[in-house]
Amino acid sequence: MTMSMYSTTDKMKMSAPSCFPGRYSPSYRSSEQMRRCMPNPSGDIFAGINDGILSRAEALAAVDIQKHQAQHVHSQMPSQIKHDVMYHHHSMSGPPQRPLQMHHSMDQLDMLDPTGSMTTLAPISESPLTPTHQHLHGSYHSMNHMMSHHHPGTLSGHTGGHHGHSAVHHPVITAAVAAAGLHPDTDTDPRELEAFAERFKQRRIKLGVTQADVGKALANLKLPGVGALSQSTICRFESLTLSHNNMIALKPILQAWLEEAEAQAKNKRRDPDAPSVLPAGEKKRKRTSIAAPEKRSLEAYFAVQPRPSGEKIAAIAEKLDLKKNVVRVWFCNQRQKQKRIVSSVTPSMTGHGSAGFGY
DNA sequence: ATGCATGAGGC
DNA sequence: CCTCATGCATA
Repeated sequence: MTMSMYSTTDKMKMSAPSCFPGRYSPSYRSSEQMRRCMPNPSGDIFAGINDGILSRAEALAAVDIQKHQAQHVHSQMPSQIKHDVMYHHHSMSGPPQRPLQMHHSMDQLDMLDPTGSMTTLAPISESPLTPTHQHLHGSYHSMNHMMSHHHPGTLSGHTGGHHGHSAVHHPVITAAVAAAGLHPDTDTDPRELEAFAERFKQRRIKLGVTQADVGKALANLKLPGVGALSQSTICRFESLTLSHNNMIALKPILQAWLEEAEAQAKNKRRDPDAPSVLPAGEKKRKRTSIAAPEKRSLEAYFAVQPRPSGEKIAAIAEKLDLKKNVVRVWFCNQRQKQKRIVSSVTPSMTGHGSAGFGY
């Protein structure tokens, strides 16, 4: 319990093991700064009461912050203190832009191709390795809301400026958008994404291909800027545990693969598989494990202030006896989690059906 | 399936 | 130091 031995955390990662410096599409992010720059009328009330709240939060965490906690201690519960941007469970919406705009110079050298053959979209189960991983970084930009103040440097006018808040597919808005000449683009429709993810998984399974296989096969598609993806990503795509933008960016790629794979399957073309060359010998990364009690505390802190300052993070880290970096990353991941397409709003719709997404 | 981590890109 | 897309390691 409570052992967080980590190893690579320090910084001994010098030669990016899993990414190619070359191909990277610009990430058009839009403005996270808006959140931070939010003119909090209350300034930084946390600065003052933070300690008290945090302590209390932690105290509560020790007891049971999972539920009825708000009334327990009669204190100022986070429930209503969320002056800060607080997460827009559904306030953000589909930025009506296109997902992939990564046109690089395909410096394709060869990108492996273990099987030696061409598009290996056929079921090639196994082959636990990491041949060539690269990223494709589609286009992402957080679509915030409000503030006419958009970022300067990041170009890509997709941010649309205002409008963006949920509802690209809202009946009325959809009509308005259409009239405006813009199209809701079926690809950005949450329902469509959900439906596709479901279809994708089903057909993938029918083809007898694993998530890992799909990821690796993507590299064989040789689409510009598209390389292999991990099992994790494929899994997350299928389960919708990705951000809306990420889903949109990945959809066309996976769709392309699916079509190719089915086409090949149709031809019954089964070619003598090939030996999977295991590069082998890579260094292992050790994963820190945050114990339950510490995790509970972190959650309590997070409920009060999802974006603690560096100093606060340091304080929390010390209090919980965790590395500062571990705590920082935990918060980052936690924030990212809330933005996942599925895990927000209602857990009942995470499955499929009709949808009512809420992001 | 998911927790913790890395790194590019950006202020 | 953040956000985001992604991945390794692991439960």
